[in-house]
Amino acid sequence: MAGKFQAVDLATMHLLRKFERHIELSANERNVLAKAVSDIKVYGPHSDIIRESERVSAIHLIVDGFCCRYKLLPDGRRQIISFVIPGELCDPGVLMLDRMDHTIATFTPTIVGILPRESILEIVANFPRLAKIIWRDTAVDDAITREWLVNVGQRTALERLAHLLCELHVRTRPNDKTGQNQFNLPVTQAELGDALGLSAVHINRTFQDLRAQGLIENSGKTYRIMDFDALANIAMFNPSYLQSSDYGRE
Amino acid sequence: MAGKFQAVDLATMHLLRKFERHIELSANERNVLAKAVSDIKVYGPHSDIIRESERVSAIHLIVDGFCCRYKLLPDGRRQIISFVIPGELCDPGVLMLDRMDHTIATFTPTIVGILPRESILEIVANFPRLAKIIWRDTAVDDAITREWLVNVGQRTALERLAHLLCELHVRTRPNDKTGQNQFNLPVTQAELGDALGLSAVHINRTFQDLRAQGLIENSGKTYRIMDFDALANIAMFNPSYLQSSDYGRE
DNA sequence: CGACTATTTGATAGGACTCAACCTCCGTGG
DNA sequence: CCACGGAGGTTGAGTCCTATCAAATAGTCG
Repeated sequence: MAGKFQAVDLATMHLLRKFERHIELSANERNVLAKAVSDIKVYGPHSDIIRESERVSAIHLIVDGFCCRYKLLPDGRRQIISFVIPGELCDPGVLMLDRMDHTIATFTPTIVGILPRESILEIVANFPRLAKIIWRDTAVDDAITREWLVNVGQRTALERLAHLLCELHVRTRPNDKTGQNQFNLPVTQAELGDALGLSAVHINRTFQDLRAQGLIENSGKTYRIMDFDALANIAMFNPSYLQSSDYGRE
Repeated sequence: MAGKFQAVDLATMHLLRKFERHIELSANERNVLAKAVSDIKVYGPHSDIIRESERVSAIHLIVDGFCCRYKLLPDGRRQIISFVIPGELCDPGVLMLDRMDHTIATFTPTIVGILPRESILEIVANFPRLAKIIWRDTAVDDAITREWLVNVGQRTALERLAHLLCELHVRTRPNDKTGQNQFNLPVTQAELGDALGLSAVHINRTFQDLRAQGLIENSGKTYRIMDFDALANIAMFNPSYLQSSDYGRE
């Protein structure tokens, strides 16, 4: 199972990197973090990682793949709460709750690192500096949720889609090796509709609008931002909620 | 300033009670919490307590009054993120952020307890049990935000308003001395529109619909739920996200 | 290539918005 | 104590944005 060990290491690397963006880790801290990833799991496309109402026994770190969090209504309507990209913890916010209030699911085949809840709680209890960073992580997550609420509650379809693209651009840019302002969004238009509170058909027409204005281009699921400033202007996009080191000080 | 000292005590009492809902406090813990409320402030109606982009220098505990958190778009559109009722911390989630990503404001004249950020951070660093409860508090807050996102993104106007009323009913019920399933919502219809992503006019018509169905009654800002089950049914209201001891185990 | 899924297009319908007026309630001040 | 003014609630009419339905086209994978 050499492959598995490698993936655990990869998860650990992501994890350490996440913390090292904020502080210099002590040997002790590195040690305890390195032991936090108990396992990895591999999921197929469009599968649930953990479901609403399930007990929270572990936190998940996305090593590779594209995921989301969503809630369902009894009649099948679905609201996607956030997209989760590699290197991110997908559910730090439920660490302190006993049961999931939403579901985490994959879009693409996904590798996740499993961080048992007890391990994390132990770290939180004994390593205040690490606790603070995890907590901060959840705070950023929640700021994003708030911005999504504004998005869905106040913005028009065009503004909403523009805003989402701006957000994804900023969040994925650190990984963008091409320097072409492009990123992968392996999600159908219907799924984007679930994220933005719009129908699939309307997502389609809104994309056409954005393309016609020369703001974006896409081939398949790869989207390229042609004019970020104009897009951000339409979206009234203010990146400060992302607390991204690209924009804010730090 | 006897009045002020009393209010500080009142704030402290709310604070202690909040923690005692979860654990038995040690003398030491009680002590440190009792010192956390450094001051109280009184705000008039419709005034901002702390604004978006301001430094987070303190956390606010609502002692008396009715408040909300909101975000503005540059063109004036507003999305209310949550309502805050007495006994609640209004911004635990930003504790770990340097700057506010939203504004906290009053509807009614309001008394708030000021908890300096450094005091809280010190408590968080040195009293893991207390840290956990604060953290859990933020987690519940965020679960509510997620449900609001579902509300605005997926539900119709009627469902949205019904859902909000269900939520407020459950959250205020512990304070409802009348046993009449009623609560105060000192907010205009336009403001409800800002919370639900609807126009004031449409809120008005939706209220008429709910009243015509015999689901609610109101005189002024006092709303009374006449048929909670039917209301919850329309709203597809599942209270588990509130983690309320009235519903969940605990 | 064939079956399925996703995107696109067209036509129609409907929920919610806007605008504008009117009514009601209340606090203020003459 | 009543007149006034302003804010909030209510109503009506017309419009627009977005949803729905249905069908055609394009893409993808075995």
